[in-house]
Amino acid sequence: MLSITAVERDCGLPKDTLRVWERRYGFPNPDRDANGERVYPDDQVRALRLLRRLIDAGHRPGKIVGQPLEALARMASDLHGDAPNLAPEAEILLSVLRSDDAERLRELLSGMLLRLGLRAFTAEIAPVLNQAVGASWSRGELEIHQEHLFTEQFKAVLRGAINTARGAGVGQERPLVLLTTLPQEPHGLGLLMAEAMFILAGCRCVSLGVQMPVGSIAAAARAHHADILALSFSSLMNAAQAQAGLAELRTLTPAAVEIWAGGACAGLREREGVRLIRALDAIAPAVESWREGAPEGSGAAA
Amino acid sequence: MLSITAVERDCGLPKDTLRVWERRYGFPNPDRDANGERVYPDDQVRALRLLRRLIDAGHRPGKIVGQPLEALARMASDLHGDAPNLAPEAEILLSVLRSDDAERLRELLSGMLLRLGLRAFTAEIAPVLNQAVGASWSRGELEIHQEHLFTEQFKAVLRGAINTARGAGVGQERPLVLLTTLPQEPHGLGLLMAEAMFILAGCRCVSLGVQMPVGSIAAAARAHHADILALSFSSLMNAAQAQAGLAELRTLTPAAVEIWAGGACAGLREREGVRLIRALDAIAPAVESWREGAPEGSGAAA
DNA sequence: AATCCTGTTTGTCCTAGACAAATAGCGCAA
DNA sequence: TTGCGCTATTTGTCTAGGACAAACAGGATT
Repeated sequence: MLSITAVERDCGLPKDTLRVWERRYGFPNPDRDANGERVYPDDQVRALRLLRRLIDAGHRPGKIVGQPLEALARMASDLHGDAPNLAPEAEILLSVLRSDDAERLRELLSGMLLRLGLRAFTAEIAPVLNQAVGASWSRGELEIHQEHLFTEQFKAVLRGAINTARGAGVGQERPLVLLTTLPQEPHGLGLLMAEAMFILAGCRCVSLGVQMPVGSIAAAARAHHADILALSFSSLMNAAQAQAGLAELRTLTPAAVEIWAGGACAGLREREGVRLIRALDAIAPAVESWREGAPEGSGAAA
Repeated sequence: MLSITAVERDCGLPKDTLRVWERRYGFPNPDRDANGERVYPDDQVRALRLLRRLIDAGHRPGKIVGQPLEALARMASDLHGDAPNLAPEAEILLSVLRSDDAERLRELLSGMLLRLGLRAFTAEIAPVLNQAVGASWSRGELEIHQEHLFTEQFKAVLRGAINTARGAGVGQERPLVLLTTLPQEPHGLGLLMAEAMFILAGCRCVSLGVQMPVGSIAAAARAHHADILALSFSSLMNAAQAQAGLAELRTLTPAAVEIWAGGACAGLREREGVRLIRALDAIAPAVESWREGAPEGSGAAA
């Protein structure tokens, strides 16, 4: 039983939207507390979470809001391709996660990194693992704390690898890449993966962490004489907000600074002045082509 | 010029609050676009940001909303104690930050770490640096992106040191410590510093990252057979919320699991079943005393 | 098959009123 | 003086329904 504020947090649907759906579609249909305020039962919250995912994936609210929970669940499982022929690595990972063994998780991840090398680990295995964990979580097979544990350990391992690479002198050349996310995006994992790929491509990277106000991103781009502004968008991010943020950022940033956007966010589209990088493996060639096209001696050259 | 949604994002003030302040205090006083919608000028946004900080620090809206920007700036600088007899390290740090030189910042921080060692760096210098950056930022001497850069680099350096220590086999013994923050606390720096201190005390640490729902924290404590639950509270966190969250956590967690709370949050108080760790240097002795008092062979012993 | 046009859908904004929880201020007792 | 209990005020968040622009779907036309 959750309040409207709690539902907004947990499902990512604004209060206004929750109210207008109730008015228009008759769903959700929350109870009221002694005070006349909305109180959402658990099963409606579950349905709302599914609705959020389905809409982000392209379904239209009018068609699906109000459908019974089972129908929604069926559509959601169709989304991920319901034949989860998981990579063997993902199978192992999930079983370790479910056993709550932090030690083995750490060994598993750093073992994969060592065996595969940073590029293959980041570009090939990491997305698979992430998606498997996300899918498993949304199916209710993982606890919240297990998902958090994965994220933390993964970040630690990747951060370690990046530090090592930098210590070895990798990542000194142009372009100078500034990495961050928009204020709506608290997820820092994609950012770290992108940083790894840019470092491997020899780029100087400056990460500003997550959730930077748009104005500050532009200010940072000027201050650092950045060549490229790399923005990361997770699958949980609303595509419309992402587009709006990118558009605003583009108007505030000098034209000489390229804006590259990437991540698992469905519905992210190419746009005037914003380059869309669809996969991590596309980073290296994109950097190459930047180097070919870039005028010498301008920008970040100190 | 920002929309009400953008101001909500950037200042952390809900739309409802922005509208009701306008109605009650006559501030903010946004322009309207062709469509009748609120458009907030830059200086009002700046004032709103200061207001947010001042209110979090205990000022009451009725007294300060509507005051001119200069008065607000003065109050904000009074907040942190305006006699900033900064440590020389902090002076250097601030000047590097203001020069937007990521490379030198990285060298500065890892140089300090190498020279001082992990314990002195974490417990003695880090809090000073943090406070200096926070104070300088609230005085408007630092840009948002400079503060973000500091946080990121600091995290990277500390994470690297923790990885190294773990690689050297430090931190294998009990107590098993689970580290996290409450949902209202997005700041992960204090958590990382605490992890460093626990590792130095030889504890096995499992970090779950920030913003864990209270119920999931309790579930994690059971799943991992944790001995100690360590919660971190930054100075930006509301003390009342912190107390409420700790109380709820205490009721949900087995009595055998100790709850330790720490951080820069003013107004955090000792409480039945919750141990308050006031400084990072208090962690090591606290762990010692736990070891003396703990019954052998129970809990996390696998 | 691509492009234009039109009607519908949809999210977000608006106003203004209400109320509970948090806080301040006061009076009184130890 | 300090501590405690009471009342008045302050403050954030909820409520309602109306409005409108941007996004979208689907048919008609090139």
